[in-house]
Amino acid sequence: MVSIKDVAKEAGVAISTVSKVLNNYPNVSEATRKKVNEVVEKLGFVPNTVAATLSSKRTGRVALLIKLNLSTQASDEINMQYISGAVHKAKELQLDVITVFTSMIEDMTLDEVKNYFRSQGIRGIIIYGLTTKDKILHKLIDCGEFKIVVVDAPMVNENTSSVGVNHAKAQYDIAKKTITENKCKKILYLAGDEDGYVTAERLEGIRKLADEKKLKLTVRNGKFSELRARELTMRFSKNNDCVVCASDIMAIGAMKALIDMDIFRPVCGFDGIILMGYVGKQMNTVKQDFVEISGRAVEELSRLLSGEAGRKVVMKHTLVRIKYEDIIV
Amino acid sequence: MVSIKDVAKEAGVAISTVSKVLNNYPNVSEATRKKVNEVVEKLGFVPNTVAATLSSKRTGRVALLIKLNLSTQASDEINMQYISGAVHKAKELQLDVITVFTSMIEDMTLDEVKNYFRSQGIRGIIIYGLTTKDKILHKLIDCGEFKIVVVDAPMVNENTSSVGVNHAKAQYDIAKKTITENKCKKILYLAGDEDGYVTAERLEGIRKLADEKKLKLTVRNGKFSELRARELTMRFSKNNDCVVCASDIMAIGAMKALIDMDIFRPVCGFDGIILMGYVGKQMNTVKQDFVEISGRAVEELSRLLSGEAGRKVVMKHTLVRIKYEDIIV
DNA sequence: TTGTATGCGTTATCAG
DNA sequence: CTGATAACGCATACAA
Repeated sequence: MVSIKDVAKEAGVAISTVSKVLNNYPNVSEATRKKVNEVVEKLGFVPNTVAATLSSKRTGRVALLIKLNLSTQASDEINMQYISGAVHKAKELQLDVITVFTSMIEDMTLDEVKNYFRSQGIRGIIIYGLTTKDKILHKLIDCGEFKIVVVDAPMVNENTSSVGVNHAKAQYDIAKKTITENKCKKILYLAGDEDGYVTAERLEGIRKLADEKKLKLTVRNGKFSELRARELTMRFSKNNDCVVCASDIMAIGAMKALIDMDIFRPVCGFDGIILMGYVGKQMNTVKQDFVEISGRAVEELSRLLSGEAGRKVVMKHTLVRIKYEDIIV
Repeated sequence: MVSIKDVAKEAGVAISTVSKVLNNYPNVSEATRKKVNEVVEKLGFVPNTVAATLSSKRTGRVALLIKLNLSTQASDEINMQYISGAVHKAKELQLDVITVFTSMIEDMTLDEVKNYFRSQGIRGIIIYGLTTKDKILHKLIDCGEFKIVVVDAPMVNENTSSVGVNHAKAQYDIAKKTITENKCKKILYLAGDEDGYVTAERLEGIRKLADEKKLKLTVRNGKFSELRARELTMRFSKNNDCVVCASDIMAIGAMKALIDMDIFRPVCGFDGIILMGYVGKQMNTVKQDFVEISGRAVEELSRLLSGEAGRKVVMKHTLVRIKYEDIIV
């Protein structure tokens, strides 16, 4: 294995000098910098992240904390994009990432969780899909020992950033598009689980729209469940002329229910997953670029790791219409 | 951070003794072993895997090498289960895992790939979905520097194990079930991409069945593509009374084509993904437990890492029938 | 059976 | 601007 020592010897400089070049330290002459880089290239040297992590306080590892919903694979699609986006960006930024599932820490105490992350050399964590019920995770955020980025939750402080789209606006936009296209007046809104932070935000969006357009709004808690969306649609869609859902998975449940009931109502969802194309009817939905969101979360974590303060990062969303022809490959 | 040093001090023994207890070395008296374990418990000590990896030659890290098909999310579901199964088992076995996508190494030379893995402290790799076209990966397997487990490919040598179901038998079983239930005589078989190792194995299974039952067998290369399966079904299903597909995603394409053509043919797939439930018609398929397969791959890698020789591990499959009611939650 | 000492490949702190 | 050298936390050969 070619190490920093080999590079130093070959370039005729000290190990520490090589390290400085590698880490873009300021106090290095252009000449030596150039020479070292040449040798690095020539020897095909790649810094050992394990050693770097052990030695440095900055160069920590990063954990992706992912929630697994075994039964629904809508989340698989999203999680896969989260992981992919993060891993690729991490490679670009020379960060070392490990994937952790909430199920692995769910019956640990705060101290155990901390010890676990410490033992893995973790200094930064990206939390996807935090809910108000995740007590331990909230404590983890508050304890201040780790730099944390929460995706789709509003936490922001010195060590914590939040990344996500503007859910209120996105919900407003997609619903407005849908009701305008179909001239709807009475909306059945299937909200997400009340523990989720995005639920309230999206609700705010639909409420604003209903207010502005003087629409009749019926809100029901669909809990992000396809089955529940199906049941609620069967019960309440007759008296409404449109079903707005806080997630694609609920939109699918609603649409399949409508098909079974043999009545038509425009349905719109939220997320932009490919599964939408398999339902047989086109639907409007909000498309989030999960790969980009996750990549941005890694960048943000990198910022935090280098000492900067937490902040809120808003990502953009787009409105799309998904049908089978679009997704088949 | 509580380190091995703290444990040693508290227990009144040397660091090396603690290390020996931790790694289950034989030459430690029961008394000190007990005392050390008590202190470990009391202090909530968790060994630092980063330091262990750096120090030891045995305790390497493990990489999951995953192929990403951006456009089809059937693979998302499978990959997610692969990752989840591996990560959970790795935690159990105290192995350190990182996730790597083939896209991250696709334009690297063999040396670059090796350096990359070396720099990450990787000593073992699990390769999912290897094809005959992956030249660099084959060289990586042959070079002998890393312990490797291939999932669904027949490579076996001193440093390499293979893990997967018996694809020939599974294909045979599911097709037999389907033709028996429907009294079919003429099979349209949509095979997978010819680069995939499983393609030939599954083909062998269906050929054997056709021979045994004196069936007319039409084989077409569906390339694991939903769109291609759709086209082939449109063209060839009229003259056959059954469509057997080498993957669920092709089965979905075939079934949707049949629905659009408004004719009925029994269709069976291979994999057991949830997406099957969204097509509107029930289908037979082979269910693979990807979580378990991946977990087993990690166990196998752990064996290799501890010096044992490679071998072939055959996992079991089941035959299932998937419909919407089963998958909605 | 236990302890001591050295090294793994970096980063970081000081002198020079 | 550059170079010794001490950490980082653990494993292990060797000495006791």
